Amino acid sequence: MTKQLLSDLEWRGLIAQTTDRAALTKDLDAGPLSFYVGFDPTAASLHIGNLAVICTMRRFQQAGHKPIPLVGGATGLVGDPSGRNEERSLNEEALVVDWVNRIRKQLEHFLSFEGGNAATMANNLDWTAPISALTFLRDIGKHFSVNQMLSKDSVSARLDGGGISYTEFSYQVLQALDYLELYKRYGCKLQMGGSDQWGNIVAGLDLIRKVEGGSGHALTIPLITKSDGSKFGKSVGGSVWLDPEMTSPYAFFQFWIGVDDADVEKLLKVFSFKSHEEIDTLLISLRENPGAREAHRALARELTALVHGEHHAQQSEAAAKALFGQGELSELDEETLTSALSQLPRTEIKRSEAIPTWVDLLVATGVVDSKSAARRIVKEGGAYLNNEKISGEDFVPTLESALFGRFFILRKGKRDLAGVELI
RNA sequence: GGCUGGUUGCCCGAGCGGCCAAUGGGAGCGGACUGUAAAUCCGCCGGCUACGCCUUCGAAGGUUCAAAUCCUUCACCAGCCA
Repeated sequence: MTKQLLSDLEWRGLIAQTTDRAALTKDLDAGPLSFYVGFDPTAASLHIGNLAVICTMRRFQQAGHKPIPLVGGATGLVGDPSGRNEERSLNEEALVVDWVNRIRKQLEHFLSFEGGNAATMANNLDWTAPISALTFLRDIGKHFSVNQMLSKDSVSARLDGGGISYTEFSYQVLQALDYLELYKRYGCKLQMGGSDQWGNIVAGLDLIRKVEGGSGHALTIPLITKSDGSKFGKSVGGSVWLDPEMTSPYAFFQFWIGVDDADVEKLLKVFSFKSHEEIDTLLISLRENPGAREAHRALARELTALVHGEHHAQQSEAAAKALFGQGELSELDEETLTSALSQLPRTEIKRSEAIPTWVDLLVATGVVDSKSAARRIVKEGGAYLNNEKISGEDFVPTLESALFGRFFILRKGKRDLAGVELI
């Protein structure tokens, strides 16, 4: 099983660069290998952009290797210049601590912490915080050549452009120190990351060689892009987050359903844990019967289940089926409708008060951010109440039109739904 | 430190005293066609108590009946010279 790991990754298009491939293969074949992947707390949640490397970590664990997910409690305070053309603004320490905890929890969800190849959670603040500035400069800094540091893409891009602070310039040293530390603590011999992490990872390998005379490996996965070349994982409202409070399971599910046909093959290969045969079957279906959208559905179902659990995956799918089905909304039973609505952005209004206009209701659900926008939708013929097109900017739903006497379903355009509940 | 050029709406980028909520492109949104896809075509694209009003053109002041457009100071960026 282990032996096929790299060729599987290759098939999935998940290898951007590696250090000596033969040596890596040999170490992977030799038995459980400790490897690490770092995640800096730059937001309250991980997002879909992190998911590729998370899934890859999972694949390694399933192949018998030992993951060390690392949350960058220290590096998150400093800021990685990689892939950025501007200096980051520093976040409050307390905030970063909070983010570290949240992200750690998210990561735990994807890995197993039991058994022979249990994962080990790490936080680089543990070994970075105690080091004094002098120790750092003498013991670590001495191994780094500024000339080499300057030549890294992450730094040189910034020298040509927006400039770089000493703080961010030092980032690669901190990350290198992490690799060294994990090498010493756990015999960690592989670091993986996005392709923008190559320079930082290699810095770690250099440090391990200089300090310990040891060697390790680097493996980067490509940045996942869409067929039009744009960055994958941004949707209407920005990033697609893994935190259900930030991106609802339904919205998450819908994100995958809405993916371009042209991207489905790549995405299935990168994210799905199905067998090659199953994936091939889905791709054939996509090619021969694209209207059925089987591949999309499988992708959405699998990933929603992976991230939010089976329950939410089913709920989201059921909601989508109910709300997008060709049947009448009024034919849905109350329970189905209630749970479908619970997945949507929604708002409540009091029965005792006058019912607001459709426009005001839509604004209240947060689906649009101004009344002007909502009015425009009506004017342009994209406004629906309970799947019936409405017109007139001052349209007010009647109490009688409420489904089961208590729900309105607002629709904006083809697929943007929101719920209103009368209380 | 000096000189010069720049800072415009989500992004790029015109405008250089009134006709400017500000040309054009991209993104986004709605419609048509499809399949909750893409491409294409059409329309929209600051806000509001909406034939009017309010807030926007780096920041703060000023000139003027009137400024994104002129003047002053400040901040940041780019180029050139020390």
